[in-house]
Amino acid sequence: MKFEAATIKDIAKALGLSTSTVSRALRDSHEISTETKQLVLEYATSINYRPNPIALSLKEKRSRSIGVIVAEIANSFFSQAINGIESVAYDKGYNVIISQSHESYDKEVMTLQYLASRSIDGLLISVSTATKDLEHLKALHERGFPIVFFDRIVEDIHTHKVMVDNFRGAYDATMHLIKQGYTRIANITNSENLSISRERVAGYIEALAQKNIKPRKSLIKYCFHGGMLLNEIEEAINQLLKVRPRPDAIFTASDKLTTGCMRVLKSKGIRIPEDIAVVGFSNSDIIELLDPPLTVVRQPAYEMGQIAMELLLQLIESKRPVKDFERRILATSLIVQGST
Amino acid sequence: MKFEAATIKDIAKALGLSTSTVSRALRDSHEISTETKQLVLEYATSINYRPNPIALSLKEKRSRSIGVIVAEIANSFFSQAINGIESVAYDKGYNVIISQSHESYDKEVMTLQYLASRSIDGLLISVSTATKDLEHLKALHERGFPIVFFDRIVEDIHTHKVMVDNFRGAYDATMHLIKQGYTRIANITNSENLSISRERVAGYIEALAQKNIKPRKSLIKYCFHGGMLLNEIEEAINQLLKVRPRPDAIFTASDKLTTGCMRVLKSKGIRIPEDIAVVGFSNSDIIELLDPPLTVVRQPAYEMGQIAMELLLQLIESKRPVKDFERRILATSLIVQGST
DNA sequence: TTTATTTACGCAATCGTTGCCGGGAACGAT
DNA sequence: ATCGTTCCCGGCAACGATTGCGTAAATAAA
Repeated sequence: MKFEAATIKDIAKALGLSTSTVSRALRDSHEISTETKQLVLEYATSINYRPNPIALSLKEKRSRSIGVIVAEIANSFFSQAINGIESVAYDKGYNVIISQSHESYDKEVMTLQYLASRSIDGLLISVSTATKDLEHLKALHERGFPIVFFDRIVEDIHTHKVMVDNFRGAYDATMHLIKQGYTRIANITNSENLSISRERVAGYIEALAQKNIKPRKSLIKYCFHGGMLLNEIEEAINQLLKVRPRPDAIFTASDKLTTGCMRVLKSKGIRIPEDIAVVGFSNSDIIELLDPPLTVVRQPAYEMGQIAMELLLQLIESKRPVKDFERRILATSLIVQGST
Repeated sequence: MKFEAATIKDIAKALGLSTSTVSRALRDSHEISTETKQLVLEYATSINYRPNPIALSLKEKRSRSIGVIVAEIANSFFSQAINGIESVAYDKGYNVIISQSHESYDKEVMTLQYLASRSIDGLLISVSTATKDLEHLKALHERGFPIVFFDRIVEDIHTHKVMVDNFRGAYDATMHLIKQGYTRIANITNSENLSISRERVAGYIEALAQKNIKPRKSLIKYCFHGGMLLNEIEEAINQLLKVRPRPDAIFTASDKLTTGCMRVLKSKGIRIPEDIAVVGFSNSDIIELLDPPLTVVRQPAYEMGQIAMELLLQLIESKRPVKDFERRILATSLIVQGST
């Protein structure tokens, strides 16, 4: 089953003109007489002619589409960020191709190869928790391929980056817990590969330090798969529950970890916040419907997406290689509810 | 800033061969000697040659990418369906371009035009609640463009369709409420434009009828924007609360309406299920974390996506126009929890 | 030795579009 | 009458890859 669209040749043949004349008429060139222009334009609209973008891409060496790689779209933070990306992209006539790494390094590499094989003009990526080796990204970047990182950035690669103040977000969350009277505060975070994990841990430690609470290694749990596997979180919590004195609060450093943590605590019959308080990074829009309503650190995901897309367009449309790279840092907001 | 990839010409020039020889060598043609093949293959891998998909698309008149239009990706049902779509598409070497209608008819039409002109090989669509006029889809369909509908299908257009047994899902949910002792059961559903709305209302009415409960028009509320506007839901609930005797349960017929309804009830201080029970369609993966844990009708979203994609591939890859169209109907499952 | 066949490759067209060059016709200026 | 312009338009090449056809050289068959 095929679908044949009208081409410039069809118009030329029907009107007894050459393709170049038709092309110029459609682009309103001054070299074409008003009558011919009108003739061509009328016929074109009558057969609903649309230029073939593939032919244009081949000629102009750009596809007007960009690739986005995130961990998964079934995640409030990422789907909101994608909305921001899309809003800018469509404004500028760009197409967005979304791919998911599902927090797998192999999948990230494969999907990147696929995207980069030439059909996209640039890439927006938030790397997977499992990503430690950066060769797949470095290789592309060194060949001049436009890349912008958002949220889970890569420090080693020199390009535009958009993120939140992770240190501050974690600091605020932890400080909030301390001020509520909690002192034995655990931290469940993503893989140590991610700079955002390290920054969030640093913010957590700084808050403790300021209140003269000694951070304990046994209270910091890294999840290599970012909570894609629920038993990873369960294992972390089991270990935390064995620590004496038992932690009285948990700070979770991502959307997936936050809900995963709640799920595990609930299945164990541990009450929030009576037994253990919870505060976490989350962009879910139904946190106030949870039991209990969750105190969360929220990221401006939509704005991050918009900014990342704008920066990528700067790279793509710049005539000369860009040397000055931006590092945009947005603020998080702490939304206090019943879980603390 | 540009990014130049190696072409078949570069290989030909470097090796002193013609482009046709290189092309054939890469495709392992029998017309090329073993030595030449090896030479070409080695050099190609050494410079990391990848065929330009755009040039291929132009020649083969197909882009190996398909379009998906859903209301919004920040919705559990749709993001799960997209995962299913992707899993099949990826397997078959197809690219997926996702667009959102945000439940707006105009946006749906625009994005459809855009996709169609971007030379996609086929379309998967779950129409917006606001879609009543179908000309944009009919026009494409009549020109032989492959389209498969999923979830929110369109009865008037004759092609493959994938959906759940909406009647049964609604019937089960309503019957569950009745068996729990509720008798004044309201129904909040999507726009009447959608066949799934009508089917779900019919299932709701049938359950009532079987238990000799007379359905009341005042208890059925249609939301034209599908709950994209919270005040649409609020207005519906306000009206329901004025009905005497006051309804003691609400059956909500979509993900967005379900969480929206809970949000409104909560803001009004109405307790669930003591004041009003709630059961709704939802594919959220955190329903058991809600307050109260929600009784829901769940759709096999991932499978729906997979099947829809498979059917679309059938259409795309069929040599002759397809006449026999399938109508796949999957089962829903009722997950009973504390909200009823 | 001559003819037929195979081997191994190049040429050119093709997909849809645009840019560059060239050229005929009409016109005014000399 | 000749030259120079301007106006309008057509032809050709190119983007990257594939493919039918042609063909020179090598080999086999006569």
